[in-house]
Amino acid sequence: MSHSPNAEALTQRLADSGLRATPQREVVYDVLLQKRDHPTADEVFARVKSEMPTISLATVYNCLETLVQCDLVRAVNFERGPTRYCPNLRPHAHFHDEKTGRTYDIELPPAILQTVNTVLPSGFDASSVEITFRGQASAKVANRE
Amino acid sequence: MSHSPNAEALTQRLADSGLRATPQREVVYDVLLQKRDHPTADEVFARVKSEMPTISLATVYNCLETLVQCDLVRAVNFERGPTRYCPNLRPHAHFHDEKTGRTYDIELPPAILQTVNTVLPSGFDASSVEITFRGQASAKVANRE
DNA sequence: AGTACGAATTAGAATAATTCTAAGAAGCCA
DNA sequence: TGGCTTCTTAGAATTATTCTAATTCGTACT
Ligand SMILES: [Mn+2]
Ligand SMILES: [Mn+2]
Ligand SMILES: [Zn+2]
Ligand SMILES: [Zn+2]
Repeated sequence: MSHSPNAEALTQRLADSGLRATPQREVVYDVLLQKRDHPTADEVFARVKSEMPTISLATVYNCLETLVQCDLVRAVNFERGPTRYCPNLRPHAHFHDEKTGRTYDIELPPAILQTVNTVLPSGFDASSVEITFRGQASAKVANRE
Repeated sequence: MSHSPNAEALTQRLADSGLRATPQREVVYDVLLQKRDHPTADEVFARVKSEMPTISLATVYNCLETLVQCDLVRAVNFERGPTRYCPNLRPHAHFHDEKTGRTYDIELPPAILQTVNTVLPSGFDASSVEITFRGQASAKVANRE
C-alpha cells in the first residue's frame, strides 16, 4: 500500500504507547523527516496542508505532542521563540545561528556527555542534558544544508 | 546615603550603557541578589511590591530586560515556562529539578567549557553555550539552599 | 452489515507570558 | 524655569499554545 517508508516504525512506536497510526500523525511525521530544519508548529502546519489540506492547526499540535511523547521527535526551544521539532534521535546539541535563525544539529560523542556530567556535584541526578550553542555559522556550513 | 551595597556596581554598569540608576532598577536588582532562586518576572514583581508598592509589572519587565542588556543578570528558560532571572555572572549551567521545579546553579570549570566547544565542526563560531540538566536533586541538596 | 464506544480530529474560544502604546512623571541641563 | 529626553505606568494587544465541546473515525463485537 502507499505507506511511506517510515510508517512502519511510526506505527510500532505508537502501538507501544497504545495509540493509533492515523493519517494525520503519519503526514506530520513524514514532513519532519523530509526537511530536518527544525520547523515550528506553524511551519509544519503549512507543509502538511499541501498534502492534507483539511488538517487543522490543533491537530498538528496534537500530533507533534504525541510524537514527542513517543520519543520519535524532540521539542527544541530557544529563548522564548516558538517550539521547534527535530526528528533526530541521536544524542546531539543544537547550534542556533543568530544571523539567519537557522538551527543545526551538532553530534555529541558519548565521551563528551560523560565529561559534561562530571560537573554535577553529588546529590544531583540528571535524567537529561541539553546543550545549546548560539553564534554564527559560515556560508559553507549553511550551503551544506 | 541609603544605598544598597550593590547600587554602586549597578549605577556603573547602567552608566556604561548610557542609562540611569532609577529606584525601580535598584530594587529589582536587589531582589534578585537577595534570593537567588531564579524567580520569574511575576515572582520578582511580588517581592518588589513589598518594598515599592506602586511599581508596575510592566516596569519590572522593563527593568529585568535592562539588567539583562547590561549583563548584570541572565535570563534563563526551561521549555516554555516563564523566563527566570539569575544574577550569577560566573559561567554556570542550570539544573532543573523536575519534582520541585527548583533551579540550581552548577559551576562550570573553564576546562569543561573548552571541552564542550570541541564538538563544533569547523564553520561553527559559537558566541555562547548553554547547558541545562533536568532531573532530581536530593533532599540534602534542597536543604543546602 | 449494523451498532456501540473509545480515540482522534476539528474549529473556535480561552489562557499565559510578554510586548506594545500612549500618556504622564522625573531627571538633567542650559 | 523651560525644553528635551528618559523612565514609568495602566491597559490594550500580541503570540504561541492549550482547552472545550462537538463531530468523525476506527475497531470490535453481534
Ligand atoms: Mn535568533
Ligand atoms: Mn519542571
Ligand atoms: Zn536537532
Ligand atoms: Zn543561574
